[in-house]
Amino acid sequence: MLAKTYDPAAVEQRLYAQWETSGVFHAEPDPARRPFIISMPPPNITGRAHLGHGSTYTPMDILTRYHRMLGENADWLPGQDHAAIATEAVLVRELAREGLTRDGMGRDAFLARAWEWREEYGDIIYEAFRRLGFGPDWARDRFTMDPGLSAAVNKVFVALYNEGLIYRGTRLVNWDPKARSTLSDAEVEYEDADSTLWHIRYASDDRKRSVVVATTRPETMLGDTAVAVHPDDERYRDLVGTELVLPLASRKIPVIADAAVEREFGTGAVKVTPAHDFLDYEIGLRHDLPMPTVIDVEGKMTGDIPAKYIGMDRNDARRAIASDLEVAGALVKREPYRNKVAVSSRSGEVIEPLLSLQWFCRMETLAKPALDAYRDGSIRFVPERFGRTYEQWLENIRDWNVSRQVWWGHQLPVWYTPNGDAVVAESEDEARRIAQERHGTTALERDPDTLDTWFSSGLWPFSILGWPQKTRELQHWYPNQVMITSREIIFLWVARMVMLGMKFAGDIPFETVFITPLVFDEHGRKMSKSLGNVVDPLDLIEAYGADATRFGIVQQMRLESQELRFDERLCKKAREFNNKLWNAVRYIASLPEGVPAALQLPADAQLTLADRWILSRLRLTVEDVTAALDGFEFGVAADRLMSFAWYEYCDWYLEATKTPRAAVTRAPILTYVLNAFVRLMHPIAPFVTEEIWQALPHEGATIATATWPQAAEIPRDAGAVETFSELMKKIEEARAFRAELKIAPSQKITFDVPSDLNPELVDLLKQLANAEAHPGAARAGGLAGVTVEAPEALLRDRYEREFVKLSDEVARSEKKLSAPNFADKAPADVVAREREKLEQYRRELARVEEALAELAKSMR
RNA sequence: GGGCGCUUAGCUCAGUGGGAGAGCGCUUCCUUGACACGGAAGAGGUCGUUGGUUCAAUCCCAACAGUGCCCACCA
Repeated sequence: MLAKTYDPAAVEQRLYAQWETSGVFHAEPDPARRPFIISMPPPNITGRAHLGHGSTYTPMDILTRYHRMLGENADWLPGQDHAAIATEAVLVRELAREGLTRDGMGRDAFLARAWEWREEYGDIIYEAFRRLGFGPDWARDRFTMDPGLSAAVNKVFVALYNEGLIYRGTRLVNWDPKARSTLSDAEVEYEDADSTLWHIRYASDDRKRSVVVATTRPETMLGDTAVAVHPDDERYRDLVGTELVLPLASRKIPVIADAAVEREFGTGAVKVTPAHDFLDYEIGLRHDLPMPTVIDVEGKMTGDIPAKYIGMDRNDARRAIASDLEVAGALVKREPYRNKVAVSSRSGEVIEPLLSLQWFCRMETLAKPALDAYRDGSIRFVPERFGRTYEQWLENIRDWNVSRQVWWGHQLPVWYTPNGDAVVAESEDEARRIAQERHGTTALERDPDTLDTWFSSGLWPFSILGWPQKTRELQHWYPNQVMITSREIIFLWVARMVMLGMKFAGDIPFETVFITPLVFDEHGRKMSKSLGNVVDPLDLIEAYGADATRFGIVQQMRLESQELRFDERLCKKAREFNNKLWNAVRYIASLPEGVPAALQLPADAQLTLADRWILSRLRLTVEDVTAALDGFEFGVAADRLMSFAWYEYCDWYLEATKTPRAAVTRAPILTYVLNAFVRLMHPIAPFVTEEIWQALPHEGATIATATWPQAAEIPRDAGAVETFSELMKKIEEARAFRAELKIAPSQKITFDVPSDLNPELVDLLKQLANAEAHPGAARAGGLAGVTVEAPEALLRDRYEREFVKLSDEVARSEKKLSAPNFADKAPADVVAREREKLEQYRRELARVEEALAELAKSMR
């Protein structure tokens, strides 16, 4: 006896365990079969599942399952990212609670602790993935700091260095004073901030001339080495080349001319602090200015500045210096100002531009092939417009700062001799050999820095396949067919995978990049902890089951939309949908003839009108869902699935089988259609479809390896579809009569039907509209002559309203047809269709008139 | 400052150059041989505004107004 309500909690864990132990998620490279490979974007080991994973990872699971059912050699390759700065930040916080510090512990102890942490908490997100029903090839799980992947990192670093593409140099970098590390440009975010624009007067020695500069960061003024104006600015032309005294520091700085200065901004004069501002840095380089550092790695004031400021936090220094300037009479005014502040995407700390000796990767030569691959169509983006984003970024690419001052990560394969000569090698032994050979020493000290976490993830699609070894996996599964990710990491990750993949694995890493929408809450706000609007997928699973959670999320995905406002009501509806499907099985089981033993369509001659209709509709659904999945239209697929199963299969077909005449074919057809349907739905809702599939006759052990339904194998009958549609309209009309005329459901109404009406149609009218047929009132063929009998006064009202409506339609149509130029300029088929419609309205109008006339006669 | 989206029923969203759709919510009716996580019938939109193209615009184009995202060195 099947339970009345489908209970996801009762089946999901059991089915997942079955899949995992039977190995359906696992594949081996097979040159004879068409591969379908997706590399999972590695979630951070600090990660917790959130709805973003729902929208990005569910499509990967759907596509992998779909292509597996298509018979392809499908595999989804999982793995995790060590997430250097993010993980280290979590650890440092945890250690702080124990009164420990990173530096106090020392590198080895800290790293040991980090590995412990990874062992203990690193897989939490995988547990959520299992609950969601995701089926990656767990046996192939990888971690960016696995020995193999780390070896790949070293190999790439050394190769790039030997080619001169990696170099060490002092540059102005994005510094995170909290994480005490550099960040790449892509890891910097800009936040709106309410700041103050301070206007400060810099005067000449004799105080005869002065310039007012505007700044949001007065604390950096101690590092000023010039005042810059635009070369064409008449106001300041005669000042260029003179010197001004830097307030509070009593140091002289030149006035210079540089085209980078905006004349319209502020006073048109800008203080130049080359060591703490990117624009100023470039001006400084052009004019060969000194670049004194006045803020240190902790964000504290430092350097050759008045002693009172040394050691002061940069934020405190801002207030102190502003007030000192005021006392000195140099502060002209302060005004509220709204600007954007650079913030670390890792720690949230305000970025401090800092001059620093770091390692960089030259990007231009790497970017060229990556651009070509996009331009010649080797790599395509879905939706297309994201390709232009990718293109523009690569066209304006800048060198990549790859070194980080955190410990958790891949330590640079760089050693220094006592003289400070750098030795870059894949191993310490190799480094010693080179050092001996080139510098006559083996006393080496390793660079303490680690690599940007995106350096290792940039190698992901080939490092997880065993590169640099020429493994079978690498040969058959590279490039991948699809990469699915969100648009915020097109630069950080996608572009780098393409550049590094083309350089080192010899080919593009994937053919198609599918960009999923960002998830917002139901009011369009970004989900964030501080807003308290974060939705935990596990809570949704708890409430609705994994299938409904997936279905609800995916149903809202539309290709061209870049935003997904999550609406929990869809998950609820999806749960009810699953229950509805479940009850379809119960219906079949409840039939006297029971569930058929095999999947077998009845002979064609036996098929009823309703059978032909539902099979034709199934065929169309197979075509639509297949096309939708091929086109990444997951929302469209979900909509089609739900409307077919609920409205066509359950509400119409299933109800139509409740006549004695249908008894011959109903069980086989119901079963056949439902079996095909759950296969169509399985990629999106794996659990409930498996449960239903197993409850019906089937071949094989699991629906996960069942074949995808083929439209061509399903019978189609256009005539039956047309007749049945007409019947549906008649039935709806009859029901509307009933509701409108307040006829009790138990009370039968009467249809006048042509005496030659197909008896099956008579049955269906009876069953679906609770109506008696009254044959003999022979009118024109088909269903057109079916009319409903009801109390006359009410009928007359109804017909009169119908008359008005139809008259309007006729008038509208006539007007359109007689509009100037319509008949001449509109396409012939459009005109013909309009004429047909008009004829139809006229016929219906005539019928209503006739009915009204008869009513009048009988009421007289 | 550039670039890219979005604006359709109370809510969340589909959709199409030729008579406005779904789900939820709401109203009324119904426990009819699976399902009340159900069935039936309804009410509810001048498709953001203004122009333009067209025989015809919710759909194409332009401007404007909201709104969101990405990029960028406006101190």
